[in-house]
Amino acid sequence: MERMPTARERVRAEVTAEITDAARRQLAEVGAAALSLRAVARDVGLVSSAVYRYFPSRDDLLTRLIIDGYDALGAAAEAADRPDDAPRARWLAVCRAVRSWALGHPHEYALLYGSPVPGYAAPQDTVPAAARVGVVLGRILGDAARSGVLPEGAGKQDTHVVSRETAEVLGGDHPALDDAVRVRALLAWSSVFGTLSFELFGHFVGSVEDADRYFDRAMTELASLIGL
Amino acid sequence: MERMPTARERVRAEVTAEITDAARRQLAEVGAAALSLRAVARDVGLVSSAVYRYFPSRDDLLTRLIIDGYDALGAAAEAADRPDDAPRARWLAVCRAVRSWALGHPHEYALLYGSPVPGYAAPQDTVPAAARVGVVLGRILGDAARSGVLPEGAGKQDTHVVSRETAEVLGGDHPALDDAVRVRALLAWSSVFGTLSFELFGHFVGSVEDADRYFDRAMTELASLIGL
DNA sequence: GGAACATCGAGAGCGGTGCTCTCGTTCGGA
DNA sequence: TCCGAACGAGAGCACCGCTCTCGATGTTCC
Repeated sequence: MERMPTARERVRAEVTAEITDAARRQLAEVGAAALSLRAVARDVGLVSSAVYRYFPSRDDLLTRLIIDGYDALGAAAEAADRPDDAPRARWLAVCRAVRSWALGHPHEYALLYGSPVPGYAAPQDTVPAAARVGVVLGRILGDAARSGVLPEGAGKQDTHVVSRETAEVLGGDHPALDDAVRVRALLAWSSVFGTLSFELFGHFVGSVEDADRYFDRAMTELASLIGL
Repeated sequence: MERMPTARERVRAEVTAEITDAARRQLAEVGAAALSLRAVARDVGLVSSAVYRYFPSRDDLLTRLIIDGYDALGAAAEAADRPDDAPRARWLAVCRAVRSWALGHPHEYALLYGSPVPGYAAPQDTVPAAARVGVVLGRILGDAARSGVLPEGAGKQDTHVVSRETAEVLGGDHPALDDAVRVRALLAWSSVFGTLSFELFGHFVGSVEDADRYFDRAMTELASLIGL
């Protein structure tokens, strides 16, 4: 039973999209901290109180932008992955795509990976979108293991620190994928964003001369670290 | 010619300290985004406009807190370094100290290493304070090189991407310290904070079971990466 | 010591913010 | 057709950063 959307529902969806579009525009211009719900309302020709019919608070609007940002970044990472290439080439390509997106959307990147704006606990609905980049990197690792590129694990089984679900994402079960490799993969994952955050937030100013080249070399080191 | 500070200068210094103390307290409680100059003023028993006699704007007050934060973190790192220990032990000890400070001052950490709050360009006066942690890590690397722990460089000299000044901080000139090592050191440096940011900002939720153990193992991997 | 000057705190005020409430209007299902 | 839900506008509240003016107080020079 496909119910036809009523005219009211349709226009509601349209207005919601207009609001998020305007918010995204303002986010790109002035950043999340200075994003004003009233300015967004003015932008779409509404009075501020009317926006509350669509988003219960400014933070909910921001949450919407966070999810959209994770999705856009995840899509960029997925599009950059060439499953037929060698693992190391795939890794580097995905890292470059992530960086390219981050450089093109600095304020959005800061919203995703900078200080959390709402009172710490990240809303639960952001989780699936946030995981997409990690899934891409995990798939590369898993493919590398199954194609025999990864060296066999040392056998020395440490107590595990990586959760079962995340282990599943990081290539699943394979002799070459023990907990030590997973720790290195998690480390590499966070290091990609650590590198990007340092670059975007200015911590490399005065240290790194050629940001493009540095990034490539750093990501190559990370690839070696996880065995790609 | 030591000029005695006048009574006015003395009380001015006191009031300034009271303001920064109150601001630090509020920062620890509600975070930088919600830090209100008016609330700080109320806290010290002043009217809001009076605070502007001491700080020209809210951002300048925040800049003061940023510098203090970098200094506190740097001091913690310096205090944790035991120059007589083995390089790997020193590295791990400093990393742990940095993490310990970060966990104890999450909002301050977010202010330092999260999204930059003022319009992107970090004030120049924060640079020396911000460098202190890097200096400690660089000293460990340099000591390791001079004591012969580091493997000799491969000789293959890539074009350099690390600035001259930073190379100086990262142990200075030594055969074991080529540009490749410096890139790895920079990578390790940013990875420490990438790891911490992921932990503090919640990106590891659901992935890492035992945060303490994960951190130690990740930092050990980084030590291996740079040859310690 | 007293006058000229700089510094300071208080208060009022401006434009902005997030958010709430009320009040007509309009649309949709019964 | 009618009744209720959804909607936009408007007024208003408490708060924010910041500016200005105005007395009071400390400092310095004659």
